[in-house]
Amino acid sequence: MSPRPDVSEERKNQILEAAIAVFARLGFQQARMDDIASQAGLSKGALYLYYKSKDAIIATLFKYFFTQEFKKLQVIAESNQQKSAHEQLMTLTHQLTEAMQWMSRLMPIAFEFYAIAGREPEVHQSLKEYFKDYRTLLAQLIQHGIDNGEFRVVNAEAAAITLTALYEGLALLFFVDPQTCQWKEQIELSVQLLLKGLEQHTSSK
Amino acid sequence: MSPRPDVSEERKNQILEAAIAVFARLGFQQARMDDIASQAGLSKGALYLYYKSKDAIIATLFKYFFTQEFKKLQVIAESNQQKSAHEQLMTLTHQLTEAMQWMSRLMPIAFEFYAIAGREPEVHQSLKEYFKDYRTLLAQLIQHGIDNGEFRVVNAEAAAITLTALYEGLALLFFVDPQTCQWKEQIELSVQLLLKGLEQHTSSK
Amino acid sequence: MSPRPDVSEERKNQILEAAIAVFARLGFQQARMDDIASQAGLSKGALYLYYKSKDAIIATLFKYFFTQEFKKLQVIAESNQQKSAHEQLMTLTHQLTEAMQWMSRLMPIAFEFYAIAGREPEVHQSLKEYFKDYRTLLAQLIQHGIDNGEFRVVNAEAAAITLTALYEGLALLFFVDPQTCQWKEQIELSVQLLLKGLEQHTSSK
Amino acid sequence: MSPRPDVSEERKNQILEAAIAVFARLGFQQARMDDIASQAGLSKGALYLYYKSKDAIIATLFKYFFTQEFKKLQVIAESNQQKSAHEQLMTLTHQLTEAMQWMSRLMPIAFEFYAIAGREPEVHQSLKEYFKDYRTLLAQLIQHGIDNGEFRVVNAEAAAITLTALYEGLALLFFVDPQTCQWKEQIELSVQLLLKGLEQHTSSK
DNA sequence: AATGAATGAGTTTTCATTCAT
DNA sequence: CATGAATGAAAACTCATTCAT
Repeated sequence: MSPRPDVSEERKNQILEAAIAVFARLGFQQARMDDIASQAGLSKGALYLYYKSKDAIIATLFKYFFTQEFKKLQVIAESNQQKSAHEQLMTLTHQLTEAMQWMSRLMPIAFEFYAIAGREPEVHQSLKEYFKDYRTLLAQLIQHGIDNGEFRVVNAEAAAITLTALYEGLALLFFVDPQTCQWKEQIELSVQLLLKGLEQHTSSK
Repeated sequence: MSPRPDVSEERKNQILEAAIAVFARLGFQQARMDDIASQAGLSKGALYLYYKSKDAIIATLFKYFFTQEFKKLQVIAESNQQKSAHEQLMTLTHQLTEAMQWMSRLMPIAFEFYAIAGREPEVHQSLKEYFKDYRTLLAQLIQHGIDNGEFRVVNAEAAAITLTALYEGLALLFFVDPQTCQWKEQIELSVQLLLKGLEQHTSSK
Repeated sequence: MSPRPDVSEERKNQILEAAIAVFARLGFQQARMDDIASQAGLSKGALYLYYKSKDAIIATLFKYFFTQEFKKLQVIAESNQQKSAHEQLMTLTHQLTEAMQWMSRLMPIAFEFYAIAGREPEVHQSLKEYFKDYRTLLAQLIQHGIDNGEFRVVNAEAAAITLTALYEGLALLFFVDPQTCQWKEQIELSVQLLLKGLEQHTSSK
Repeated sequence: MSPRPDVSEERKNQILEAAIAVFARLGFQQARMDDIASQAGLSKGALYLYYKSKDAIIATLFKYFFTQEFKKLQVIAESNQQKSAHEQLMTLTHQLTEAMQWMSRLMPIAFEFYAIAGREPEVHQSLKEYFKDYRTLLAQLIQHGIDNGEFRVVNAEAAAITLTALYEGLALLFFVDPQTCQWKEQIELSVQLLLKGLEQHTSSK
């Protein structure tokens, strides 16, 4: 019942959004606290009221980043449980494709996190968990496909790893060269190629 | 047999090797010239005799990095031209797997380059070309498989993109979590899954 | 009456004054930013809040230096317009003599600027303009003397150059050896000698 | 009877000449030992065989510089002892004018020495002596003119100071702006103006 | 005597962080 | 809460000097 609603959460997000914009543009080290402050429309001092340090911003950003990412995936997966595995996976693929343009802006940040993972155990651990969740979710979908006879009997976990890798790799290639081809079609084609490898071919002539 | 052989080339490599070690450990920005110097067993001043700046070291490293990488690939590809497309691609895959442990040490560097590509047009351009060469080489192998009936008639270029993405994605996943599974088997399995999607299934029953 | 008055102008002057003191004592290159900072009673970082670089301080100092110098001259000249040319020039001379002790502290800085003028076109240009203004002002006084019959009909511009040179040369000699003679008398004598050369000698007995 | 004549003196001069060229172009601090070495066509190490340090080169240059300068003056003065004082002084003036173009290249060095004089007692002392010698020589000529009735009875020393100052000032003005006028004529005119102030005007009508 | 590779102390500049207002 | 002036530690880079050859 505070007369002033907590502005703290709002400010924290405001700063985080600013940080994303600045980090994507300049990278973690190159970005100065001044840049983030002015992007957020706040003073430099204000940043320190909400975050202990630049590293704290990066750490928070990291959590926000990969948590958000995975939640989106989860939502998509859960909202399509009645469809066939093939359909579910293709829907997932479509949705990721839709998000790709937007994500590519954030990819430099993701790459920096990957790079940091090599030297920061905490970041490393979190990334591991992120990919594990990702993998588990896909493995469930694939296992569903195996169970209902859509797919051959393969190691669902291994197939999920394959699909995760394909998604990540395609995102990288898209980031590096958005003009090289029609990515919407390319991604769909790539995933279908993989699914073809997964599927039964009893009637494949 | 000159009294003082030119040490310039030697020193440049010595410094580059040191830089690789230090950059992989600390990242580009965190690494100080002093770190590279002491890793190279030289003084800071000596570094500047051979490289104009820290950025010059990074730039040279970049060229060295991706050029070397692609050359290795090319050598492998060329030394197996008599085999079937499937065999050639699997051999390639094996070789990459072998190199993976060693490469993973360099992956933080690669990720930093990817991140930088988002803001440095030159780096961006070079990466584009690197992936293009990669893609072209794989496309040739795949086209070869299509031509001799091993593979279905698909867009070789698109399939090559898929395979490139798979390689890159698997490398990322391996880097983040080398313990998650038997990567040697996993990678082979992933690629075979993809090849299965490519192959003819006339008698697959 | 704002709670925080703008200290920017104040700081800039504070730094400039400190720089003058330090530069006069140590020279431009020998003076470290630390020296200027501690002379100004500020931290090194604070210097960079108000001046982009050491060179920027020097550049500002340069403008300040020669602009101030000329303004003083101008004020003196304008405040004596009713007197005879001889009197005006002698008044000017007196005033410069008064300022000499103070100026000699700054002469090392002036000399460095002269030295720099040989390699920095901008400094060169500004010095040219400074001397031109100086010369023009003196030429007007001299022309006035010619017009009212005090002086012989000579090229006023050339005479002004001569007087400027005499002033500058005397300042140099005073700087190098303040003890060599009674400079107050010497300067007056020198200028009178020159004026004697300018004056009519119709009744010179 | 050494088979190899002492190359030491030659080398020292070689280095000094190179130093003059480089210092004139870049200034004392900006000039690097490498610059002097390559200008001299020697290795950097060789410089240290002949001069203990950069400062030693500057110190030697200083002596060389002002000694040479004064010797020239002396030679000119001595070779004209039969002429009238006016003629002698004008001849001196002509000769200095002839040397001016060449000297202006060295003026940045002179100015740096003047600047240094403010903080280096040794340099200060030497400059004092240089100007004293200069003044004494001119005073003798002027005294000669007074004695033979060419000049009015003035303080010869003071007049010499005036003339020295005029020379120095004109050199400065010429250095800063060689285009401003016909310096050959200007200098002659300036000195004549001064001499006019010195001369008897009994019959000036 | 001569070389030039190597050194490392010293300097400018940057910027995360603090704190008086 | 908010500000932004001030700090000072840290890092890139320079260059006079040394010394093994």
